[in-house]
Amino acid sequence: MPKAYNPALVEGPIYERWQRSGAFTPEIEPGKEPYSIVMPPPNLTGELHLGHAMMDTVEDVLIRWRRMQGRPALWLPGVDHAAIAVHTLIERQLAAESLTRRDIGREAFLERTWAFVNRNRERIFAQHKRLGISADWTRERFTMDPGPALAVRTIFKDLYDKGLIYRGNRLINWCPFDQSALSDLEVDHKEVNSFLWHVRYPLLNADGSDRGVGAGSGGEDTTLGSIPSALGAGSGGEDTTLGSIPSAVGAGSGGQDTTLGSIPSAVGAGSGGQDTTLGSIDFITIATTRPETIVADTAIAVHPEDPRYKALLAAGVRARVPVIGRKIPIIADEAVEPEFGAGALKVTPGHDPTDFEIGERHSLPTISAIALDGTMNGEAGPYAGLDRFAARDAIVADLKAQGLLVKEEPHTHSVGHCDRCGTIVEPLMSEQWFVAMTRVYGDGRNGPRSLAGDALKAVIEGWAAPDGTRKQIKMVPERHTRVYQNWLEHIRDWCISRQLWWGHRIPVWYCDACGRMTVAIADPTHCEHCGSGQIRQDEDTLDTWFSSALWPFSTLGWPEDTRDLRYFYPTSVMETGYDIIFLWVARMIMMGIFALDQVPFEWVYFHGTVRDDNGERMSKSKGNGVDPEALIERYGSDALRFKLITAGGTGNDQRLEEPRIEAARNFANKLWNASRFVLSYLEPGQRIPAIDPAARASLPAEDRWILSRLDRAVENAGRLMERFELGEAGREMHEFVWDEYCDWYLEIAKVRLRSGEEPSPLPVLVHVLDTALRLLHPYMPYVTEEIWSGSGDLRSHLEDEQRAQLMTAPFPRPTGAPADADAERELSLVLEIVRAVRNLRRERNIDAGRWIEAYVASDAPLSRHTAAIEALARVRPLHLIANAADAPSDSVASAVLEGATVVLPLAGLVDTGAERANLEKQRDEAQQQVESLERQLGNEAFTSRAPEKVVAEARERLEAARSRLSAVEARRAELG
RNA sequence: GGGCGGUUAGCUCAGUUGGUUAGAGCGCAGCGUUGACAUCGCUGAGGUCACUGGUUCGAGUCCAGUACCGCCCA
Repeated sequence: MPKAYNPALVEGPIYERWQRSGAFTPEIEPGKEPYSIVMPPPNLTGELHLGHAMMDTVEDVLIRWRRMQGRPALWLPGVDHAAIAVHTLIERQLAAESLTRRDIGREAFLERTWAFVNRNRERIFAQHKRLGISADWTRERFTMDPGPALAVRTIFKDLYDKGLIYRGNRLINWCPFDQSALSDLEVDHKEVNSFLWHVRYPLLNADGSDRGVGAGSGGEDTTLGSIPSALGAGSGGEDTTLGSIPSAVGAGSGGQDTTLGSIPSAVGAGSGGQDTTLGSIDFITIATTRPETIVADTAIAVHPEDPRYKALLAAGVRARVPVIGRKIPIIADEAVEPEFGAGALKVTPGHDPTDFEIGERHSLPTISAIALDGTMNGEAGPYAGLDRFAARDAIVADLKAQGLLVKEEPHTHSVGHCDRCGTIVEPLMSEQWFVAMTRVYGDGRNGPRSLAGDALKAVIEGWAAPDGTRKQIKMVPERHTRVYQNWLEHIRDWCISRQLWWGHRIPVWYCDACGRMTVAIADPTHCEHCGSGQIRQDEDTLDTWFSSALWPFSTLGWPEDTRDLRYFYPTSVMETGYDIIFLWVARMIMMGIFALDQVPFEWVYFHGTVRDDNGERMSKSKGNGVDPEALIERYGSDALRFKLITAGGTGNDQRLEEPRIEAARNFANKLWNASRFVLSYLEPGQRIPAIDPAARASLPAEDRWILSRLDRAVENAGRLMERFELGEAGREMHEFVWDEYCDWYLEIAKVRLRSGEEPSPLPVLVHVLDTALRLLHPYMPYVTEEIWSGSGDLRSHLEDEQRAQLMTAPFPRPTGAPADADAERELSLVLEIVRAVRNLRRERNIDAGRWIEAYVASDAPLSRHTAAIEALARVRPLHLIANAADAPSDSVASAVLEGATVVLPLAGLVDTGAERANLEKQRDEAQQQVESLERQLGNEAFTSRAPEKVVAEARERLEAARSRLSAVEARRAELG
């Protein structure tokens, strides 16, 4: 074996071997409980990133672990067709050739797309394979394959037939760049610095004429023209005069001229007589962040309890929309926040979701003034044809010119952006397809059903399957269940149609003869209503997430009743990032229950995000992404995997931290070298007998100690893994291998190996190494496999081990043996003694390499460990004595431990003063310890209320501390 | 506005049923290279576990509040 582990040399060949062995493909064994994970399908267009690396690692750890435990373990990989991403990519290619998709037509467009897809499908997984992932490539699926496509059509029709998919003209999120509708979840809300424009809407008399000064004649221009003078603002636009109006309105102190002066008294009155005071209000002021939508206003809303507007409401006056002149009502709605702006809200049902709801409540007309390409349409009157943002500027300018702009106030607010392309999303009315989330559609064993209600039930109380079993989906970390619940309780219908060509085409046909729809799984040839052959398929495709929602079962063959489906569904774990809990996880739960009446998985494990070293999310646009393949080249796959798993808490975000990947690489090398050492003692062909559990009691203490520690490590790691505490389990393994096996056991074993004494430690060395390799294999598959069945070939020395590779060798199981308390106590004293000597050498500046004489006084059985203590502490001769008083006290350095006193004679090297100070320090420590324990045990409340075990432990500790204290005092007394 | 987190060593983070003197990796200081490993060994320094109050025999851990930071949803 080479002196250092070189991942670059071994990873490729080992992966090849694994794959050739067929062990990635599970056998269906009806008697055994299967374990299955369906991989979140990577996006076709994407490159491998650290999120994938994290996903691959966690899932591979779980799968390898369960496979080694003997479960038929299926990890099913696949690729996502990423409709919008691929679609726009192809469109960009076309644009480079000065073409559009319309130029070449749907068929040619799809041909190009498929060519791209077929080129990319393999590339993406070639990258993932570098992480060593043991997925079943024979079952690889693509969301656009015939199987998953059939699943899409089948469930679409079923949902439609049950009334859960419907078509409607509703307000949706529109991306003007992608030219498609989006669901709510594909809209990113980002804070944007903009303005809040306060705009005056003239109020109207009952006859429709403006109430404002000069309003009588009716014409907009003259009315508007007269306002500035009425305000007294003169030429002023945005100046202080304007800025002061709102406060003037509330304050009631006199204004400059009669018109303005009369407003406060009216509005501020509130409780006053409505009609008479109303007589002098001429405007109502609203605040808006989107002036371009003014042209589509159909009402003004105020809060019903707002005293400022009660009079207005009672009078039933209407207002006139600036710049366009439409007459609109003033309505009362609870949704208005009186504190925001002046407390009046312009209502634009055609371009704002909240306003849309208000509009529905009040039966307001809905006006669409913005076209699909983001420009203003005919409804916008003079602004028609302008881009929506140009129209905003134009309208603001006109308002200003007309004196209707009260103020322009800097304002930060949340604006929806397309999560794919970043374009500002436009809410607008459009005819689209939706999935009804809360509609009740009959009932069954689990009560009245709805998609969202069932998905909630499965997580909160569990879902009863037809076979009578009840499964509750559990999320890790558990906090996500609350997030999930919160979302489902406020869910809205899901817009699933997209105006794209790439994707699953909506299986609906419209009849030109009778105008009705045919929804079918197989392409129909005629209308199911009138029989006409004049039918056209819907042009649109489905949201990519619609097919993703079926992934846990469409990949297993549904709607066919396949062996895979029967055996592997429900799957065991869904492992993914918490950022797609709604987008994907919730929808899989809905669709899984809908299609199969069973939950799609029992566990959901959410991994955290890998951030850069500054804690920022990595992204293409920020350019701070790190290529996992580069990291693998530098440190090896195992190192990256081990770091990703062990660096943080379960499901928490973590930073990249290269030094930590380096540390993980060093760990792989440590394991490699420990193995190299052990293997160097084995002759070719030598078989090492397994450790006979019955004979363990007769082994030397250090053997029993390391076996006891190993038992504990196996037990702890296993228990932690069962609870998805993969990081903690990995850290446990790391500690055992490095700190206990390498640092101590191996060093003690060396002494025995060199002396050739019997029994040889080799069986234990080999057994512990073998067990450690098995434990670590799911975390570090390459280096462990290479040691076990590759160039190290530990396997050939293991009695009864016929397996070809570690990958399919059994995972260690707890022996069930209780901790070997005697061996642990004995060894921990040996270790303490060695540490004490090393410590004293350092304190007294004695060369680490120099052999010195030592006395150890103890009544513990240490004689067996003389050679080990000598070698590890570099002391010789070592005098084991019963009584510390028999050790020299002049010119010595000593340490008093619990259970032993260590004395190093340092003839002439040390002054008594230093030793005195040293002992006094130790005495103070011991004194403190004793006092603290005495205090605790002196507390009657503690001894009577704490568990017996805790009290007993405290007593033992007190006794040990007392004896140490008296030993220190004795040493101190001898010094004088 | 609603919800969910975080605040522990110089840095990045662990610490799941409340129970020894709170840990790791990196960094820092010092010593060490004759056979597993310098991708290493040994020793050490370094923390009033954000703050306030409460529950408890006992709180980093449970509860309430405060401050600051972050994320998600609207």
